Amino acid sequence: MERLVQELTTHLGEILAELGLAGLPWQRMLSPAREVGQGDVALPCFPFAKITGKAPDLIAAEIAAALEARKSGDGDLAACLDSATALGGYLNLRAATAWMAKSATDKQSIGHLPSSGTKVLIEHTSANPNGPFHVGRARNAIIGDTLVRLNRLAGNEVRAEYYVDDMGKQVGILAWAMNNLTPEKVDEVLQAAGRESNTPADAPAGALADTPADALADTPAGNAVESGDEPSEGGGEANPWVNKPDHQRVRWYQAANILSDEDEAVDVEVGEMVRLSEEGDDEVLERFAAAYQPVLDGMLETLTRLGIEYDTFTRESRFVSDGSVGEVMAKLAASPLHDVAENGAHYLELGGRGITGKSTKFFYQRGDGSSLYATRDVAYHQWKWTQCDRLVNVLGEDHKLQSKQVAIALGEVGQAAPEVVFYSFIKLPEGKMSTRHGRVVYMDDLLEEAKQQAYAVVEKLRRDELDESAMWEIAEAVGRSAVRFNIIKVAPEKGFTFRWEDALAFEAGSAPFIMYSHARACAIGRRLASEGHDVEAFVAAYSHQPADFAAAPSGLVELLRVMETYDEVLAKAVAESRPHLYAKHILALANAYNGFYRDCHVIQGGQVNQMHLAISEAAREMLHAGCEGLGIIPLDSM
RNA sequence: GGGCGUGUAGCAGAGCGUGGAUAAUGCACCGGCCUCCUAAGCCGGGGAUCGCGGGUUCAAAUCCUGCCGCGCCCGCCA
Repeated sequence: MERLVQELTTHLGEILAELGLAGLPWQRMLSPAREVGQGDVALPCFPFAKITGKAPDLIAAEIAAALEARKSGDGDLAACLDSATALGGYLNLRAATAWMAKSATDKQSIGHLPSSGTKVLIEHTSANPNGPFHVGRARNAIIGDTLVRLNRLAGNEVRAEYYVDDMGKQVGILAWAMNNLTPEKVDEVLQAAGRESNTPADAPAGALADTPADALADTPAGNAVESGDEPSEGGGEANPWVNKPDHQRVRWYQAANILSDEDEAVDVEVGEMVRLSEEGDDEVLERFAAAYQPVLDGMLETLTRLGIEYDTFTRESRFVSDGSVGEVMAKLAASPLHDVAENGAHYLELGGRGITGKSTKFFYQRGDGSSLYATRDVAYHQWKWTQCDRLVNVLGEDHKLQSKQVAIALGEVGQAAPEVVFYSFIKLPEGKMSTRHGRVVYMDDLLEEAKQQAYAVVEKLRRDELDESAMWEIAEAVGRSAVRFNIIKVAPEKGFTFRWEDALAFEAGSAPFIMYSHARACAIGRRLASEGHDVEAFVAAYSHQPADFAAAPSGLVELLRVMETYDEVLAKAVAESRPHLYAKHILALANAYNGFYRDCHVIQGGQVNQMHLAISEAAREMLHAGCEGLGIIPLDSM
């Protein structure tokens, strides 16, 4: 309701001054009205009581009366302000329905803000390429991708970036496994560790070379998974993803981890490779790349199914190779915080910079002169700043300290810190998800299960009207949309436990609810078209008549209210990187549309109500944009 | 030991930064609505000591303070 406040600013300022209340920060005191029956914006008048010596309710009444009086002499005010009333010490201001309707139907690009010219770089996901994408990692990707989408809606020039950790221990272990283990050995190790109950025999040596994972091709009814079950138990049962490289290679990774726990020699070998990679050894880095690239490709395939894509991939090793890590270390050595440990390792002493705990030292260079992950991160950030105006990272809560240290180090080399969105982990009832321990719910399984359950619903509802492929298409769209929405709707800092039941919720408060409202809006257009009407022409011909809104039903008023505040919510969600605010608002929009649909029929007795149609179409566009912003697929029919 | 986060109906969860009126919403529960643009919908109902104790204020879920529970972190790992 920022537009309303803007319209009222001058008037309210003058009226308050007349009452002896000049210069007070009343704009900041405005709040949304308690309930729709009372208005849209409220001004609590309690603080004024002390100053004027009058009762709050009396002051509110005086302001209300003054505003009402001004309406007769000011057409603009009369147009936007439906009423100003006093109640219980509050001044309640209600926007005029016709005024909101005009704004809703006049807009050029509904759901999008004008281009800002701001370049935003959002780094998200950046998961180690050591195994299939699981639900725990998904929160990062879904938050990140939603921010990317919202920034685009908000008119920013966005770049989505995936930082590929191509030189650490994780990928080192994978590479070691690929070079030293046979398929038989992997089976043997995993079985011995009780990780797999029987021999999967799913990955013959040849298959590893370069499997064109086509396992994701649409799988019709056949492999339905029973609801309530946990389809992924880490192996054993017939695994539908046997041909997907990330699912194949994670077994090598897991086996190597078990071996390295048992045998120190393995650890030493891996350590040596990791050391060489950190020195920028091309041969080792190539070996690493050969090991992880198929895994990364498999992960990206899963992400694509979720509607998540990246503009650029940047490899960590790049910053070692191009010398920028060396430069960072040299600059940090000049920092007043710099010091050297006994064995020649370099660090910054951050005790005076708000870092507390067992250690306040931030090591950025080992005794042997090599760099650490965080050092490379500093170089990476330095480079990222050359690419954008605004820098956003999405990181797990376990990176908080690290991120703070990097921010301080960046300051020492004269760079600004990035904005970071931290999120809590998605846990399983039995504990934190871990690829290494095979304690995970794979996204591939979740998406498949979501599709199956969505199919069951569509099949029940519409088997008479739709053919198989249409129903499967809807099921796929509903499945991925629901999975995304159920994760994004929760504030990032809240930790939550993964439950199949919640992840697959399809009712009100979920993505299908939003999709359904959109589909209903589309159905109206289809109906009109089938009766020979030209919807666009109708909308274009619509002419706004304030009098038409004199007796607007609540469903219409409520829809217009939600539409009125869309832009401010989008702007806020983007400015503060809080995507769940937007998700909640789109939910409210869908809900409001359903109320409008109930109260305002577009087709009445064979006649088209142009006003209703114009508003319905505007809402449809906004719902469409909302889906776009949330990565929900806006089906025309479901 | 220290730091950060979190605790809101049976469950999930918004609101907390910028203190305001009867604490959203969904699931589950109870009751109603398909001769009318898609009932994955709509309408109505019951259910909350906002973790616990102090404090500030005309006013506290919101701010301060002390406890308690849960999570994450405090590597010359990534």
